[in-house]
Amino acid sequence: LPADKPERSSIVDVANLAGVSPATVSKVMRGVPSVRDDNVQRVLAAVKALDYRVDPMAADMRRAKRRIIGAIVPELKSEFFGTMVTKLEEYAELAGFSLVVASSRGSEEREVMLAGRMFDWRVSGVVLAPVVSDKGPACAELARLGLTAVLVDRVFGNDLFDTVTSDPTTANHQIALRLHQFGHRHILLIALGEWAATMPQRIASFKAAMSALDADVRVDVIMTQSLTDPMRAAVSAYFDQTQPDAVYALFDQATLIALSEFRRRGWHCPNSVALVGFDDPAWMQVTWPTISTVVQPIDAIARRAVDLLLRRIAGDDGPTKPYREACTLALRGSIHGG
Amino acid sequence: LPADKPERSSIVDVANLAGVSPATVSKVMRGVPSVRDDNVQRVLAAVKALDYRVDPMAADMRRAKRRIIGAIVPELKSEFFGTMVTKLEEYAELAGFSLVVASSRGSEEREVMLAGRMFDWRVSGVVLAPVVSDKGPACAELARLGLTAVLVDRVFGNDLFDTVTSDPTTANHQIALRLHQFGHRHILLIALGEWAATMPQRIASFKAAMSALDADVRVDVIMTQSLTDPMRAAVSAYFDQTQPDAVYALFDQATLIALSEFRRRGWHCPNSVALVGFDDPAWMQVTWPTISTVVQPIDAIARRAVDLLLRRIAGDDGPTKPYREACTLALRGSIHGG
DNA sequence: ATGAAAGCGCTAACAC
DNA sequence: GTGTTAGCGCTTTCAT
Repeated sequence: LPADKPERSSIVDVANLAGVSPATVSKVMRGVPSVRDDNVQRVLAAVKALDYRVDPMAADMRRAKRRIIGAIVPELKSEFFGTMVTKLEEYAELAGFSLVVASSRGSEEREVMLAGRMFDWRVSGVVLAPVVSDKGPACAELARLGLTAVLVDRVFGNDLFDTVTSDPTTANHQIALRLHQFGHRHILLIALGEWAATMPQRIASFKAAMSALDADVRVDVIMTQSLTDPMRAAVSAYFDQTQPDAVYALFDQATLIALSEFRRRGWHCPNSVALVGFDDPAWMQVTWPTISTVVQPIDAIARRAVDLLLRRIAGDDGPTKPYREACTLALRGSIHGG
Repeated sequence: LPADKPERSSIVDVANLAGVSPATVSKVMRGVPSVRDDNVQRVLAAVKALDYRVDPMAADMRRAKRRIIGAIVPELKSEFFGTMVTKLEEYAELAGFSLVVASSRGSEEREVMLAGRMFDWRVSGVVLAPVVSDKGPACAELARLGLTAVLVDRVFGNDLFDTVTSDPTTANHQIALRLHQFGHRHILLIALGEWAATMPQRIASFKAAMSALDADVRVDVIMTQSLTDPMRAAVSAYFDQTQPDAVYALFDQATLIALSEFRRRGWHCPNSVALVGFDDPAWMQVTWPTISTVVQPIDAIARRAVDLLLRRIAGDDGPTKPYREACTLALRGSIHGG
């Protein structure tokens, strides 16, 4: 790396120009009150004249941790994690931290590497959204390195770290109630095997809600391991056999697969079949009909995660706890009464 | 949280354990060959024993710049910028740099602030995707701070920095050709006023291609400033008046608005009306029909941006240049022959 | 209220 | 080859 062209002014330059010591400049920059007012003015003038800016890394050199929070997410292409990262950044900055984001790109190996990088960067804490679950190697690595961390999204609850995830229970209850109320007695759930940590719970929670309501309602489940052709084929094959009263797609892409299969068959939604989605990407409000969906509380998860992390950073060493933030239901055109 | 937070070992600890000087440890860590082999072994053993990791920030303390590249993007919710950031990260890491991402959240003010933060972090260079255009205040700030930078996406071409953006010309040519070939003589373009820098060019490029082919083809344009209701209302009103042969939606959401309006009217796509989209979010492959679309070369843009940036960082100070990476056409079910 | 001095963890110049 | 010495830009005692 070649040396830089423009001279960057340091605290010493400011001190010289202002005719004070670097220590005094430092105090002024940090707002320490015990500096004589005329000195404050001279320093401020010099700062302006030299266009001086504190180097936060160098400033943190002496402390053990830097004022940085790290975030590791499986990917950044989806609206879910994109929003999550945006919120984490927002809350971290509100607390005076910078957020450093890294994408593990679906690789647990890379996830471990990134945990190491966060350590190297001396972050104060890490928010990790694991690729698979909180039983993965990256969590172990974070613990081994002695990093402060909070785990989000695809997590169960963990004795190493606090965890935060969404809770579909209430929303599923509301859906079950509404679907039943409008006479739907045959419901298809579409799930994806990939998300080991979250899918089973979404399914179980809905089934529980529905069977508590009416044990005779038929609830079928289609679950494939991959999103692409096998999923569409499975759904299509199911529809060839039978037409359910309602479809509840447990991840966003499945919603569109279902909707398009309705169309192909000329089934009208919601009149001849109702549809409920999961997650709330922008496009769910521009389809026809618009999609009723279970919305994950991304903001609440991010806020809670940062809040917990800051507590731990501040020294809280109470027992770890799993937190669950309630999903909400967005009622739109794809179900009756929506 | 583990009770025994391991003390972080420094280069001095390793040196002491290995019975050598810190300088020797440093050489071993950086792979400098002029170290006696038995010393290399002892250092490596000590590194392993102490679980030592180099602190890259401290290591960069002495150099003017750190091995970091900054990225500033308008938002992270969309698949476009999510993918962009992922690619930038990939190419930056390939070159031995870390990527630090920040979202300006649609605010030019915040964008300026983030430019300052990149300076503070002593990044080697910045990839900026401006909220509005390369005429904005953030670009000026980057220049004022003497930062090395490359501008991407919503840019025209700039004498301060290299710019990289997508070029829809070829793809538009192909679309025009194909639509014309299948007898479409009345085409509706749907655009959004928000993206000041890119929309006019998409429109102009398609109009040029089409009129070169056949001056008599009718090309209408609907453009609103906001994405929500006004857009849908405008499209709906247009369709109430007349049914075009084809619709070309110049941003992804408009595609779904158009498709849903077709449905509402019972227009069959592509038989009674063809549809072409812009950008290639995952959902375009699970609609029915699947959507033919002009795909922005995100990978090429990211690769080019990082490549240019690295050149500039290495000291290239030739005249700045605007680069354009060609969009491609994804042919799918929503147009004839797709 | 202020400044001299001693680091933080590391690298680089220069002796040995 | 290796260790010694000086920093990088800043903060933080601790005298004054």
